Amino acid sequence: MSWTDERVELLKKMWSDGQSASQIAKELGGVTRNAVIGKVHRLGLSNRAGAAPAPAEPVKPKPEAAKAKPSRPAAQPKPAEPETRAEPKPEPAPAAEAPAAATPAVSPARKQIIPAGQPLPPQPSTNEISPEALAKVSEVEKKAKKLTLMELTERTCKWPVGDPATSDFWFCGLPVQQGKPYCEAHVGVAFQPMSSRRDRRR
DNA sequence: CCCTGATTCGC
DNA sequence: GCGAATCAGG
Repeated sequence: MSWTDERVELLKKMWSDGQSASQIAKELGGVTRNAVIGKVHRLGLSNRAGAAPAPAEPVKPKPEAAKAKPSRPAAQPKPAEPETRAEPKPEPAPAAEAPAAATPAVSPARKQIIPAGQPLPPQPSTNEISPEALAKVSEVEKKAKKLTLMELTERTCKWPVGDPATSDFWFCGLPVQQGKPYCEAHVGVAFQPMSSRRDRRR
């Protein structure tokens, strides 16, 4: 497969959409994520945030020099690189203005069956789910892949959204967080400390 | 282990 | 220009 205009465009679109290189590669087909990453770099659209203010490269010295297997000839010293990479990027506003019609809040119910090894780290004693976490959820749900039950895999977020009784029901489907059944955002609201809504008095 | 992007360098 | 191999990290 070669990088046709169409493929490059899809790449650009997906990349700026925040899709991972591997996802893009899968979508395109015929290429690996390495190919995608390589292309991304060649196209010069590495940083998606647009804001790449001179990282002031730490530059790791790494003094090792003799150890049986040099293997790597070491990188080029790179003479003089005036990092004057001023790139006037338009930066398309996030445009996160979606009404997000009150999420039906289908409680994940399942408390997850913990393998019995994780003692649950010290919880920050939060009564409610942090507003931040909730905000992140509603935000992420707009990017959800909206998978059907059968499309779920070991690595797709299984957080349900909507009412199962209606056609407006789907599963998040975003990449799960290692081990967990949900993506990062949903893990945030799925695993509550333990107090939560106790004194609901209503 | 799963995954991410970054980099190098022979092709 | 391309991308596998590798590196570095979560």
